[in-house]
Amino acid sequence: METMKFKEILKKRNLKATQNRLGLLEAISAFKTAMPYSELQKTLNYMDRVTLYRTIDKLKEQGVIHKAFQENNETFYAICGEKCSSDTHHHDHIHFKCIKCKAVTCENMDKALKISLPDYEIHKVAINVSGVCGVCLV
Amino acid sequence: METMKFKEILKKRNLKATQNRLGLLEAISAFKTAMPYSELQKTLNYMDRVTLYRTIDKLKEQGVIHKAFQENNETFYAICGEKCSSDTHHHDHIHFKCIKCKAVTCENMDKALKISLPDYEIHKVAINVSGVCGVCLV
DNA sequence: GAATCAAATGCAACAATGTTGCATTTAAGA
DNA sequence: TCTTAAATGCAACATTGTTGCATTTGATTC
Repeated sequence: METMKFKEILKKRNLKATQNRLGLLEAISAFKTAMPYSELQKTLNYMDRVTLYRTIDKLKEQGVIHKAFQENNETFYAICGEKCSSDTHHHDHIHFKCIKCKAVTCENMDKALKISLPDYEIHKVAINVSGVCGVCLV
Repeated sequence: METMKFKEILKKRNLKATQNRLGLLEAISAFKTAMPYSELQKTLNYMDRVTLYRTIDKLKEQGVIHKAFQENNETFYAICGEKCSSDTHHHDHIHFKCIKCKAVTCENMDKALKISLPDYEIHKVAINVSGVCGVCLV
């Protein structure tokens, strides 16, 4: 329970600390890795479908959470500054999705890894890797 | 017009060379870069919505086209072996999307670029870069 | 070229997902 | 406790994707 921390974050962004918003933040937090929308819906089934959409939009808009990842038609959300230390979202990092446990984790991009495309002005880089994670490999 | 080429490809996969399928392949081909679903729908508005879905599914299933890229809730399709030489789709390459002209192009991954994540068994790598392409930079 | 037949198509109906307007409720400050 | 704007829930709608079924069409055989 990091309720207090979340209340502070919301206050800092001039957002009311409602049950729904705290619930959403705690759900993502408890999920450990980036949380797919469908999971959010399951976990937060006490709140209206519309409210969930609007809550996500608002928190995203205010930089409290962000779209971490997208696969097929499923969007994964994460709390800003927790999994992906930055709230500008222009960070370059690698998302790893385990095909066994489905967990999505963020790994820092190796310093050695530099993308160079001549003739292109690069703004954003998204690297999504899938495979089997350390835990599931055993 | 590469109708003949497409007819052959379809025959090789035991798929009937129907107007709809040829139309779809020619549309993607004419689009030059990976074509978003919404564009396909606009271009092929003479065919039923359902048929478009089923045509895409079928051609994808048979390895004639493939999902090249996904952004927000838009899927981009490309013809196999044209933009992305392979029909196994396990190739590692970089998708570059220009924020100005919206074109999506595939670049070969630099040999120097090797992703190494200790403790992970890597199956697939998807690298999506956005920025401004050479044409739009001028 | 006509006959045949499975595959492909179009339509209708449905399901799932996302959006908008508005009346009611609630959190935060006075 | 009171006040007020923000947040919520509900209903209605819009969009997107799916399924069943009758009809059409392309490839093959004669």
